[in-house]
Amino acid sequence: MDKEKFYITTAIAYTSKTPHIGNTYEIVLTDAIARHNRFIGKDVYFLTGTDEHGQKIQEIAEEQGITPQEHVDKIAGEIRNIADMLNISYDGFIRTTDEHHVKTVQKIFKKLYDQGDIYKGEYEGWYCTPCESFWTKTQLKEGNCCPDCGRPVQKTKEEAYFFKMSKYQKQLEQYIEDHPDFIQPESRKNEMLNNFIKPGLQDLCVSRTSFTWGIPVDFDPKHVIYVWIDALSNYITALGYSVDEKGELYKKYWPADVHVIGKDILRFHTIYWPIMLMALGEPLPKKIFGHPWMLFGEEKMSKSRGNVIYAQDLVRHFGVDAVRYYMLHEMPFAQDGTITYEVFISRYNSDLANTLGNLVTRTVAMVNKYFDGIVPEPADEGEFDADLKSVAVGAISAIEKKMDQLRVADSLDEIWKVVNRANKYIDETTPWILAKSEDTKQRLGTVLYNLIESIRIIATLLSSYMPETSKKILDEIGADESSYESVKSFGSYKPGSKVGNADVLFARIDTEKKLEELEAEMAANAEPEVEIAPYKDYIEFDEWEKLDIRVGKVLECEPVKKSKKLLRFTLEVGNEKRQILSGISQYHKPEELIGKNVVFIANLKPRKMMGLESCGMILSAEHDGKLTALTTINDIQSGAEVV
RNA sequence: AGCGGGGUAGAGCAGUUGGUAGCUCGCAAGGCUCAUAACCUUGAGGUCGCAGGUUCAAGUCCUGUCCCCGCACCCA
Repeated sequence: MDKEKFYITTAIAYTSKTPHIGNTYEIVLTDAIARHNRFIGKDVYFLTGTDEHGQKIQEIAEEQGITPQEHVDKIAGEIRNIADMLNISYDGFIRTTDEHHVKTVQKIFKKLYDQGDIYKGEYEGWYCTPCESFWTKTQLKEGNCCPDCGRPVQKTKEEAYFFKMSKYQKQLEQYIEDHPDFIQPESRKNEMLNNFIKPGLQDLCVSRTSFTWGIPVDFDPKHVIYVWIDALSNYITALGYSVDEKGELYKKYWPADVHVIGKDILRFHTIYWPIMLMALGEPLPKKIFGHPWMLFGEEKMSKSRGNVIYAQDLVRHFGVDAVRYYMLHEMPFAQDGTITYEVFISRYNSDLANTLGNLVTRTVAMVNKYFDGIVPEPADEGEFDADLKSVAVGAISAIEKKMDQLRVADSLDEIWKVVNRANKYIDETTPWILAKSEDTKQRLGTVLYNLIESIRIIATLLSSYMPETSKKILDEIGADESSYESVKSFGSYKPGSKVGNADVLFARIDTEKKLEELEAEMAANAEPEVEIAPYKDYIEFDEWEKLDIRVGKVLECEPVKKSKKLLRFTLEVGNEKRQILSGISQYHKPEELIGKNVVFIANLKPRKMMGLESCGMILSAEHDGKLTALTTINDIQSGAEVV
């Protein structure tokens, strides 16, 4: 009988810059799931890769004076190195610049166009020829005039391709209802259904003409295929899928069993992707898992704060498997998790050094001490043996249940139950007392055999999560059996094997010392040179004169209800009052602004936000996530012009 | 009344179909010495956000209410 297949993917990583530890979490999580399924006998294909197109990459490359291709080659290389460093067992690594991918995406686009799912339309906008600018309808002045120069605008000349999402809406809704496990975790399902699908899907713009670093539409080359069709298709093009020829891997592995992705791109994977597949007439993936994020303490990671944690640094300090362990064990299933050095070291010391490492060391040390390093034959079962065995043997089925639900952290707990049980067993059986008399030597041998076999089971089970440690332990105890079958029963370890020297597996870390070291390193890595936003192009004096900038006195200021960012201001401007909304509530408390002078653009076209009208724009200075509103040095009559 | 999730020991979290409230770390006491000052046992510590209700019985169901978070509209 053929092995059951299992196709699992991560999202492809965007190659704009080197990923930090949060970005790395996803691939480690996926790796554990992939390895586990391989372990239990499935035929696994694990795909990861890089997303290498887009405007942002084009811009970054330009800034650095290199070609986009050179840039993505470099970053893709880094990403792959990180994956390799972390022992990621991927079977395929796709890059969206791969030739097969590019060609296939073009064919997919063409096919969808030919069958009418993609149509050429107009980007919702109006074009002002003299100004060479696009405007959306809401930006226009009365009578469809350019807000810049006041001249009439033409309905858009910017053409674009659109995907008819609405056509598949009902079908998608039905699919999601019929497959309650399709979107994980559950809460996300409702989010998608209620926020997007049920209110009605908008047609999706799937091409751009504003940049060139992307896959061209082959029958209309000034258009570049915009991110979703390009990026999402990777899951099938990597398997050799094409429109006319599906390929062996594709036939074997599609549909995907799990797409593991960040919660932020759930929408694209649960709506656009299934619809694309429906349009192509291909089956839908079985499960989409939107994992939570890994945050650094309370703070956002930022280069200038010097608190970015990179996987490489963690690995250098703590080792690959400690990093894998932390990510796999400390992240909650559906809520964002955090990583701090304090917690990391604490988990390292208690779980890895004390509980697991020490169990191996002390057991091996006893085999050396009492049996010259040769694991003895077990004899008759004694007290406590049955319980130890049942815990050890029972672990695998518990783990399989948890892993089926993608509960990786819980699976590790199941392994640690065995570790704890084994530690307790030593206390119960007191080998050091048994060693004192020749009469109890046989019992001693049995006890040590049971411990070694328990450790063998533990190490075998660990292989999906901490492959390097798993192998080290198996070597240390001289085990040659580490199969799935062998952990279902007790006794696969062959007596007579030689154990190692009881080397320390995870050396305890001196918390204070290590923290000092890490802090010093972080301080050294903080970038001292200040990076400011690039300057814009020169403008003419008369362009400057078009701006009407004024001083206003804040009479009232309050948060806009339900809004995360907006503050509603009432300004005194001469004898008038004016309402302006400004998205700065993250940075300023309303009460600290009342009575202050602020500077605002008075002739910016009014616009409604969150149901309120905003007549102008309050000026603020912003740098690196910090922001402060502008004010005047001395008091001055409100309404005063800024010149 | 936008949609959804959550508020449980000092911290981080579990709590399935309602029936004595659990886990890990931390803390305290004891045990042990094979081991990485590790390991084992026991203990202290919780009005399960708040207020009502259903029930013989509610963390678990219902209503109201207060916070926190995610998503959406939203930084002009």
